Amino acid sequence: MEAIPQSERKGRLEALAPELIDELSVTSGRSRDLPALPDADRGVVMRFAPNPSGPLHLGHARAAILNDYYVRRYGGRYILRIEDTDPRRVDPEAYLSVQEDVDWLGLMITDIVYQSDRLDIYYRCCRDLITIGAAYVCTCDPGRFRELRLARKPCPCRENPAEENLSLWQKMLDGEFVEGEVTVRIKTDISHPDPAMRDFSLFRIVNSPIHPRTDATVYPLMNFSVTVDDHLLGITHVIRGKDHIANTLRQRYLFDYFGWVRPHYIHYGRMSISGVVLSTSGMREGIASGTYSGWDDIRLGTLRALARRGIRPEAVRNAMLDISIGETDISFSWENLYAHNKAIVDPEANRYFFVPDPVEFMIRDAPIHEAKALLHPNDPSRGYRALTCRGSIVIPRDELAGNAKRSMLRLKDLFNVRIEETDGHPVLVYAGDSLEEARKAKAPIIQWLPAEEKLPCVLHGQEGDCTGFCEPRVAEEIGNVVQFERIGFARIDLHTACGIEALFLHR
RNA sequence: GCUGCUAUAGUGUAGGGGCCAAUCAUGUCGGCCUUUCACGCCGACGACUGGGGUUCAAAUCCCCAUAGCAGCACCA
Repeated sequence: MEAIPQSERKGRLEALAPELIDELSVTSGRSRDLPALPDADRGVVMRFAPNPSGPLHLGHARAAILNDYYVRRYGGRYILRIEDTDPRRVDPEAYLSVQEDVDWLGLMITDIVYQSDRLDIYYRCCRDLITIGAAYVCTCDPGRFRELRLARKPCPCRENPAEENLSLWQKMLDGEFVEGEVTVRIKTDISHPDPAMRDFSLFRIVNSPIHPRTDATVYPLMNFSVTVDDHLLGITHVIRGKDHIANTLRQRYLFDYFGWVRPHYIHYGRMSISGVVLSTSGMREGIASGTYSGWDDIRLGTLRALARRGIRPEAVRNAMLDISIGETDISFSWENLYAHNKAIVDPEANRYFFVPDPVEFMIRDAPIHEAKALLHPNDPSRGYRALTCRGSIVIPRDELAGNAKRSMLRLKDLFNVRIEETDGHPVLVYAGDSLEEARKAKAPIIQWLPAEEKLPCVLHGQEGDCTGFCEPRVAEEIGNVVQFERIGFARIDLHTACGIEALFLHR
């Protein structure tokens, strides 16, 4: 199947099984293939490797979904690797929240690995490296080393014999050094044009805080643990952001020293995301100070915040696949995400009236009338909401405020009202049931609620809140996404003594 | 500053010498449908960063410029 180009598949399928064509377009949602991966035809082993410092956000989702896509496409294993080798950047609660977010995204994870379980493996590999003279224990002051590196000069420790390095390394493991005193460095090329490549660190000591999963004090730096694990876990392809390009180059030294075969690497470009807070530390501070209500505050870019607003994981997936793995820097488009989400949510969401900034009117000469508004216009079988008008209604204030020209309104699924003026105040007068007349008069068709049949409702948006009333039956939709007619989609979050709390999703 | 990566419509993307006066999606605008400014349908709008070069032929290859981004941690 994979050997057949996407462009030819539909044609071939048409010849073989025409009845499946419809299914093809329904299930795919999007049709374009991502670029093929080299050496992938016999399956792949890939990984998603977050640092457990907080819940996952949109930035993580890209890496997670891109890798997931290829594992599904080629078959193989998908390893969730928890990179918790920096005690300072480990939030104990994040082990759980990362798992929850991975589940929400629906990743096809086959294995889970915690790097904090593998410290002994890293220690052994480091010992090997020191033994062959590829790494040394450096006792220089970090500032001093930086100067030397910039001057392309080796530090004195570089010349120490392997035996001495091995005993220093053992002393590190025995706890005879404290944080900052020593580091293990790899021997690269001390005059490499990129200073970032010159004898970078492999291990360091961290005395505090205590790691939630281990009592170790010697920790590998990312480039070391990543290299060892990528090899030992048999990773075939690595897809990650281009902020890792330098790391890929650094890891190459390690692969070469160990004599290991490198995986294939793809570095996608930077993705800027506007409108939400993304940095884990920024979010944590905001939550601590009370600026944000929690990790799922609607102003944050965490997956749980998106979920709370009513974004579906499939929409996130489709948006990320649209973006693909290009090396160009891009800006994430909420519009495109919303379009994907709307495609999923629109057929499902029941319709309701929400009247923001309401004003109450007694309609003169109004007959008592029950409106039957469909729960979904494209699916009458779901039934309708019955709203009885006994004369008093609420409508949005700006339906009367702005356009003085309007002389008639159509209350949706009810009847027409004429706008008259008495003593400078608008008055609504019953003007018949004819939809035709309303159309002829170009009367806007607006949402409304019976004055005695309404629930207080706050619609929380990212830019601020909007208060008003909604239909009582919205209380049955807790947790669901509904469409407030003429306003947009919203997820019904809570029903409290004060009324409904709804979260605006998108138009 | 040094090292490296990238550059197609508002946004995302396809195209990797002739099939490109450039694909698809989204968006915007107009129309149709419709008792929502939703959905659906039809149509329109809108881009190859600039300059050199190679070539019969360049969005596509090369060089320079410009711009953006990344890395230069005992973080990941």
